[in-house]
Amino acid sequence: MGDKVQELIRIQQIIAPEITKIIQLRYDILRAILYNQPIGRRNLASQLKLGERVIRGEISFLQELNLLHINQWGMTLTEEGERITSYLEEYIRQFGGLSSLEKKICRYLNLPEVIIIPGDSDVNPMVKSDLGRAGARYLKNKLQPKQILAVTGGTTLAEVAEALGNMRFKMDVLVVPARGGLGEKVEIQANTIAAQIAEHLGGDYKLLHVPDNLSPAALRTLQNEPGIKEILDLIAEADLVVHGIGTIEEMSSRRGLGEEEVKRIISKGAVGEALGYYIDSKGKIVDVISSIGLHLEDLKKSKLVVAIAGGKKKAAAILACMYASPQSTLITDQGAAEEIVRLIEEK
Amino acid sequence: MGDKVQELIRIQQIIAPEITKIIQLRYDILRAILYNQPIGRRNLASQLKLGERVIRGEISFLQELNLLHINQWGMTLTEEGERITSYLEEYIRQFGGLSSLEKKICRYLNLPEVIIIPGDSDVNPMVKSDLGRAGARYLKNKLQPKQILAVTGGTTLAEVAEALGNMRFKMDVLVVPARGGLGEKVEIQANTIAAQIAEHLGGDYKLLHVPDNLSPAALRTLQNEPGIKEILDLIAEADLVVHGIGTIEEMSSRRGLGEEEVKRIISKGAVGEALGYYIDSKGKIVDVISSIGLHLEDLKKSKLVVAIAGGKKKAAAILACMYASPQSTLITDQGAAEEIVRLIEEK
DNA sequence: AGCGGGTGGGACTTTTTTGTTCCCAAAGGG
DNA sequence: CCCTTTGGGAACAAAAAAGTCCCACCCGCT
Repeated sequence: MGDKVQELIRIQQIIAPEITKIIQLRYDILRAILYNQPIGRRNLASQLKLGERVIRGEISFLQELNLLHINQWGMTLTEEGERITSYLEEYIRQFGGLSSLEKKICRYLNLPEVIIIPGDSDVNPMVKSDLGRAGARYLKNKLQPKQILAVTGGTTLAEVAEALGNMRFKMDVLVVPARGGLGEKVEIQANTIAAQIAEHLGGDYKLLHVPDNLSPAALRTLQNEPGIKEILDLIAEADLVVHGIGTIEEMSSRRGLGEEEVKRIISKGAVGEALGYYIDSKGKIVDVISSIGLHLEDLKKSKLVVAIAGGKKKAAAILACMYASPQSTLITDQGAAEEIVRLIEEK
Repeated sequence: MGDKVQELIRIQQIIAPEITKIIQLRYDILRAILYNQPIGRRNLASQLKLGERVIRGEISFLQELNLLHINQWGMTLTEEGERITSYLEEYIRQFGGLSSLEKKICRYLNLPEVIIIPGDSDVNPMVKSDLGRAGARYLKNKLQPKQILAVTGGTTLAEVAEALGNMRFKMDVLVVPARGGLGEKVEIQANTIAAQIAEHLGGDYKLLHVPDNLSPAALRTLQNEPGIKEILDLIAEADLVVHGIGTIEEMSSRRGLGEEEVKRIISKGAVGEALGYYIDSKGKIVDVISSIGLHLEDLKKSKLVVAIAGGKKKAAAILACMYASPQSTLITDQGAAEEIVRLIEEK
């Protein structure tokens, strides 16, 4: 399908997101009938895990459209119904189909939940805002009062913070940075984003001001400072962790890493970074940024870990991080998702 | 926009007609804000003739999308909002925009209601089915128990009858043919269609079996036959009249008109036919088929007259008939509608 | 300075929609 | 002849949407 169609669907999804669900639902019903015809209402409902009444409503609608035929043995697709179904199959792939992509990635990587938004952040910067919006929506659904939310820095997380600002959504949570400041620009530092999110949510926040790349000895000293330790404990207890994912190229330019340092990390096989860990394409941790904050052991305690990142270029990094952290929810975009699937299936 | 987009929208409208309304609504709101910003919630509601709460719901949705901005003076579109609005303007023209076409034709022809469905029956025969479905839906909304429904023949009306069959819609009405049999093929004769509709609705029907092209004297005799007269009285009392519209070319081929007869009618300036009346491009009746049934005077008594016809080729005929009968509801398709507007504006 | 008209936001009730869960008669299969 | 399935229908519960207020605020006008 053409570019215009892509654009059309993008706009449509922005302006009326509910249509995705409607069309996906009707397509699922049509397909289920196609594969099981003739099939009865109750049977269909239990197969699709939908209420009997929902089915009934949709059925009578589809029947009016002359897409299916009912007799005493059950429901059958009409010729027109079959035509529409096969057309929808292609159509669904464009947007509703993202949900089949989602399932695919869930299966491949054994993740609990994957959310894909259409487009590619690398190509269209607006998609990055959409990604932020998706993240914000996710938080809106999952956050409970009095919970602790840990966030990292990065441009994507900054989008999440901004999107939360546009929502009329308040929740009394405590927001903390997942790790100490990582020497980035202020507006995309974890501290800044944590404070911003807390303000938008009407919640509280605690910051962690720690210089980057300290000596191990200095870090140990800092970790035992009462003021710092208190915050580190809060971070370790976080109920939700939302983090971005970085490629190695990004790291070298954004952070104060020397060229030889980058080369060293690359030579170890690192392709991605998340929460201060460098990870190779197999999902093995090959290096750690010398900073303090959330640890890998803490992650396992946390109820929910959410990774947000998009763009085809980040696919390898995302894949690596998801291998390393299979309990995470992943929010990404179509560009990255398709590339991830390609990478997996290529092997 | 391309062909693919057209097709996409067509399918979408079939499978999920509600999206039209949703998108149209949101577009209307965005546009109203654009032209009146800054504007308040209540003001907006009264202008768009919508409930205050509806507006509030949509507003908070659009706000989350970052399409508009709220402050103490009212609501303003953001840059992104303006971009989306201008995109939607083009998009709406493709399907929701039909409703602006509808309004335009209402205004030009002073009709109470116009319904336009996308596509062109001449190009895509499926559109004719859609037209029938639209007619059926209209009847479903308007019919009341015990009413009398008069219908004519024709392929379009046949589609209406079929579409009614696919709906699970029952209504105890009496269906009658608007005029005596007009010598067409059985399956598109008024009598056949009346019976079919009545059966689908679970109602009653009366038929009118009268040969075509009788001498005036014979007609007068027939009209006073008790059995015939009874039915004619029912027809005259009809609450709803649904009729098709024919072009002269159709008439000559479909009906048993001789070639010189057709020439005679054309020489009088006739461009369309409805309910047995030949009408010229100004809307003047130039000839009448010698048959019995509904009369022009009866039309004025009837509460609702619905004309159903589509296809670019029929535009001139539709226009003529609408000039002649400005109290009618018109159900047509995009192809005809656009041509009608062109014809009007050309003059 | 006070007033009237506008703003958004919040809270409440009513209405409508949606979902759950039955029962029913009919028909095919064993 | 029973058992299972079918669609159709209806009663009822839950949830979402809509209608309607009121409130605090801010402006410009008198």
